[in-house]
Amino acid sequence: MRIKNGTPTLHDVAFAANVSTATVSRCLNFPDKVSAATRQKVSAAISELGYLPNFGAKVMATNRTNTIGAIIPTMENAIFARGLQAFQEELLLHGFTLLVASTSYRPEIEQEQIRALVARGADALLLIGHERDPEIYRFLENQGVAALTAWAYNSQAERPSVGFDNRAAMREMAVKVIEMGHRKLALISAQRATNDRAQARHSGILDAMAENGLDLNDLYLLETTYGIEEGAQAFKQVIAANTGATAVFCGNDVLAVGALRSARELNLNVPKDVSIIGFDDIELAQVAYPALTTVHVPHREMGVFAAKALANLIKEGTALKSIPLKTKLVFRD
Amino acid sequence: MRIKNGTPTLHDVAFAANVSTATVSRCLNFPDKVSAATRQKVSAAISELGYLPNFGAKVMATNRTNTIGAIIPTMENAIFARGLQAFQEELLLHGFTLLVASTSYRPEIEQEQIRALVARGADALLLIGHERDPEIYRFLENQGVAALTAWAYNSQAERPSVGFDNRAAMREMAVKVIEMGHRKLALISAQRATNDRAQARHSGILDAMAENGLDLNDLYLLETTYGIEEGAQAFKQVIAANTGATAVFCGNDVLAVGALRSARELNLNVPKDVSIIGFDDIELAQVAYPALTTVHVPHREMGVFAAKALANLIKEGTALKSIPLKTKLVFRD
DNA sequence: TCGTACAATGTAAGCGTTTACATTACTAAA
DNA sequence: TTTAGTAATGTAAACGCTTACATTGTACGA
Repeated sequence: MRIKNGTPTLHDVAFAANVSTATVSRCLNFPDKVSAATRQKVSAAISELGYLPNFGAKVMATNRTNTIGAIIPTMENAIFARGLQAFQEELLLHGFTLLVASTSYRPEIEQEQIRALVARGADALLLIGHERDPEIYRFLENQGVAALTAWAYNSQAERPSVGFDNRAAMREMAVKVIEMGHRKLALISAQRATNDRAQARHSGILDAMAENGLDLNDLYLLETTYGIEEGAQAFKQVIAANTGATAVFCGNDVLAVGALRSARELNLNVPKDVSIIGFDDIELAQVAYPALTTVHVPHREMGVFAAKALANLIKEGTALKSIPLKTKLVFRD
Repeated sequence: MRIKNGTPTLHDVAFAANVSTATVSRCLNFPDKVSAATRQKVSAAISELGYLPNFGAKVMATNRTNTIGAIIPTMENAIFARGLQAFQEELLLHGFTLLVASTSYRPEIEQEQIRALVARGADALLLIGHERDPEIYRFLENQGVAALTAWAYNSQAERPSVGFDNRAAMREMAVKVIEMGHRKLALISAQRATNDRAQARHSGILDAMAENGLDLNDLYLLETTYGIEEGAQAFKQVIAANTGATAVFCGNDVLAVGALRSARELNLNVPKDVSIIGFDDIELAQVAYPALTTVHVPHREMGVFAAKALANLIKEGTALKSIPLKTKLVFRD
C-alpha cells in the first residue's frame, strides 16, 4: 500500500527489512554491531530497492564528506600530474575522493580555490609550497580544515609538509656543476615572488657558488612563467645577454626542454657549448634529446605519503608531521 | 547573552542581523529578492561572524553538490591531463568543482569509480570513451546522474559525446602514410578489448589499407599497455618480428616516444629506415627527437566543451548533445 | 527460578539549509 | 483616504541521515 516515487531512503529500506532506521544505518556503518540475521535481511532489502545512501544527508549528519581537496598550480604539465595521480590512488585505498583545483601559479586564485574547496566540504587540503597569506591559514584553522603542504620541505617551516628541500637539492646539483668547471652560470627561474620553491632553488645555487668562492654576480638570473615556449624564449635571452654562462639552470624540466630546443635552433651543442640543467625529472626529461640532466623528485612518494598522512589525520586523528624525502641527481647527456 | 561555540550558522547570522533565516538565505542565493538595506545588514553580520554556509545542509536541502566528476584512465601522462585542466578551468567559471578519479584503463575499476563518485554526490559525470557495461548506464539513469563521454565521437553512438572520430582520424593519417609509399605497416596498440578508442584507431588503419588495395595482413598488430617503456619493448618486438614494416603506428604518443627511443637504441634512423607515427600530439611529441608525426587532438576544446555542456545541463536543463571536433595531422621529422 | 550483564534493536532528536506559503509593509491609483 | 497590488519578510516544514539513550532479548551463573 506504500507509494514509492523518488529514490529509496533509509526509511524504505528499514520498512522493507522490517527493522528500524537505526539498525539499517548500523548495518551500513558498523556491520559487526548487528546480528548476522538482520544484516542479511537488510542487505537483501538494500539490493532489492537499489538503495544508495543520500550523500547530503550523510554529510550533514556526520559533518564529513570523505573528500580531500588538492590545489595545484596546474595538472597540464607533468610536474604535478604524477604526484597527484599517486595521491588519488592512495586516497582511494582509504576511502576518500579527490577534489581538484588549479591555480595557474596565481596566489589570488589559490586563495579563492582554497575557500571554494572548503565550502565544498573538503575534509582536508593538499597544497603546494609553504608561502601564502597568513590570513588564509587562519581561515583554514577557523574552519577546522587541515592543510598539508607538498613539493616543499624545510626544517624551519612551522607547518607540516611532505616533500624535499628545494634549496638543498639545487645546491647539491650546483656544486656538481661547479665542480665540472663551470664558472659563469645562468638560471631561468619561475617568478620567485610568488613561488617559494623557485626562491629556494635560486638560493640553492647561490649557496653552492658561495661555498666555492664564486662571485654571486656570475649568476645571470631570468624570471619567466612556466612553459616550453617560455623556456625557449628565455634561453635565447640568456644567450643574447652574452654573459658567457656555460651552464644554464632551469627552474624545472619544462623550461629546460624549451631551452634545449632553442639551443638546437641556435646551433649550440649541448652539452659541449652549453650545459642545460632541469629540475623534477618528468618524462620529458628522459625523452628530450639530448636527455636532460636534472634533479629527480620523488613525485609518487610525495603523493602517497601525503594521502596517507591526511587519511590518518581524518580517520584516526593522527597529527600531521613533516616528512622529508630525498631527491637524486640524474646526470644524462 | 548568547553563547556561541561552534561555527556560526544561518541562525546566528539571522539573529545578528535581526532578520529571519529565510531572508539570510535569500540574501545569499537571490540577492535581488531582498532590499538593499537588509542585504547590507546581512552582509555585515556574515562577515563579522565569518559565516560560511554548511555544505552538507545545503546539499541536503537542494539535492545538488555543484560538483562534477571526471573519471579518466590516468592523469599521469599528458594525454588526459591537458583536457582535464581545461575542463576544470571551465567548470570553475560556471561555479562547479571537479572531482577526479582514475581507472588505470581497468573497466572494473571504472565501474567502482562511477559508483563512488555518484555516491559522493557528483551532479554529473565525464567519462572517457563509449564502451561500458550497459548495467552501469542503467545505474546512472536510475540515479539521475547525467554522463557525458569525451575523447570519442561516433555518429552512431546513442549517447552524447564530445570528441573526435578516432577511426576517421587514424584513417586519414594512414592514407597519407600509404601515399608516401609505405606498404608494410605495424601498429602498437592499447588493449582493444577494453578500449574503444584503440579499437577505432585500428579500424581506421584497416580502412585506409582496404581503400588502397593493401592486403590487410600487411598490418602487423601488437597490443600492449600504455607507457614509454611498453612502447619501447613493443617496438623491439615489431622489429624482431621482421615483417618488413616501414611505418609503425602507435596508439598514442607515449608509446611512440618509447618506440622512438628503441629505434635509437637499435641504430635505426627515423624516418629513413622506419617511420614512427603517434597519436594525440601531447608535449612529448614535439619535444621528442626526432619530433613526432602525430594526430593532433583538440584536448583543450574537448575539456571546455564538455564542461560547458554539463554546466548548462545542470543549471538550465539543456539536454546534452554530441559535439564532433576535428583532429589535425601534424607532420614532423 | 531469578538476576545480572551484555548484545541487539528501537525511538527520536538533532544536523543547517531551502522554500512554499503566510503575513506584513509599501506604493500608487481612485 | 481607501484599496488593490506588489515587494519584502517571516514561519515552519521538509530534506535523509546518525547517534545518544532507552528498551527489549538472551545467556549464564547462582
